[in-house]
Amino acid sequence: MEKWNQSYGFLLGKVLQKMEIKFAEGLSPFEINARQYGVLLFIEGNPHCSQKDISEKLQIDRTTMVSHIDHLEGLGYVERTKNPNDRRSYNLLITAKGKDVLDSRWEFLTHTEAEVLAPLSEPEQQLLKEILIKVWITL
Amino acid sequence: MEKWNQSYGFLLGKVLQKMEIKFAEGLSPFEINARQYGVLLFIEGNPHCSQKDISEKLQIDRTTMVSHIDHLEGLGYVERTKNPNDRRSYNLLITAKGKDVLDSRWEFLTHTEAEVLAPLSEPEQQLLKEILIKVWITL
DNA sequence: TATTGTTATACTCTATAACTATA
DNA sequence: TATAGTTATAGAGTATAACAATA
Repeated sequence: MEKWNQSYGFLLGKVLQKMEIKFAEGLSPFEINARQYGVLLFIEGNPHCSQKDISEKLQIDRTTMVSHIDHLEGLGYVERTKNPNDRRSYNLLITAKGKDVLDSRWEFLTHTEAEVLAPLSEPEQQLLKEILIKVWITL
Repeated sequence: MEKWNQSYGFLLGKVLQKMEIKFAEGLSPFEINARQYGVLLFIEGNPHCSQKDISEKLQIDRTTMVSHIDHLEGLGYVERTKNPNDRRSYNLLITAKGKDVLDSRWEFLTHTEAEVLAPLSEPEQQLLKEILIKVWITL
């Protein structure tokens, strides 16, 4: 093992790169990328949220959020309605069609992650997730 | 804990994002990014390598490698000399100046990684590295 | 005045295809 | 005919600044 492949940054990047290539393959029939899938997942879990909410929680720039939501709305996966209590913002809701995409791809995505993490034992995979969550929470 | 922040892909991405922002800050005075630092590190550990060698091992496209090496050569961090045994390829070598940059930033980078991984105990950090290496090796 | 969302724009990073020079 | 490197170009993805509507 050499110095150049010992850094956490390098290792995280390569594992992620591998996952994202596979993610992209499975998501392309639905015309969304991994980030947009994440946004859809967030909206499902947080109905009536605003673009700002997603932007903050997922740490995605708000101008980038506009194009993500434009895209998801254009595909009929998400619905924008004005928030009556604050007409500057939207109430975002996932549509039935969007929910279908979410559900049909969930198994694929977890399977893809499992595939990339296959060199690890079950306890190791669980440990990795716990460790990553611990870091993410305090980010 | 909700569904949207439970995926390995999401978690890996966020941890990496945090690291890369800090990396970029520390490397910008030397006019290189994290990937170029990685290339420099590889050349130090593999003197007389070719652009193809780096391209394969670091899984970076060969056309992208051209601009990385152009950049590093322009800054005087790397030297291109023709390989006498195969004049299609180069012998790449790190310069004294390049070595200085590598050494002066090494502490910073490991410190940055430690900072992001601070929520983890020492054994957990070590475990994370072992787990990531295990996945990377079989990639 | 501050905030949500939008637009126009530019920048970074990377990939594709066609080229050259060597093998 | 294949390979290492190069160039021109185009495509993602993202960020900055200025703006409209609303608070």
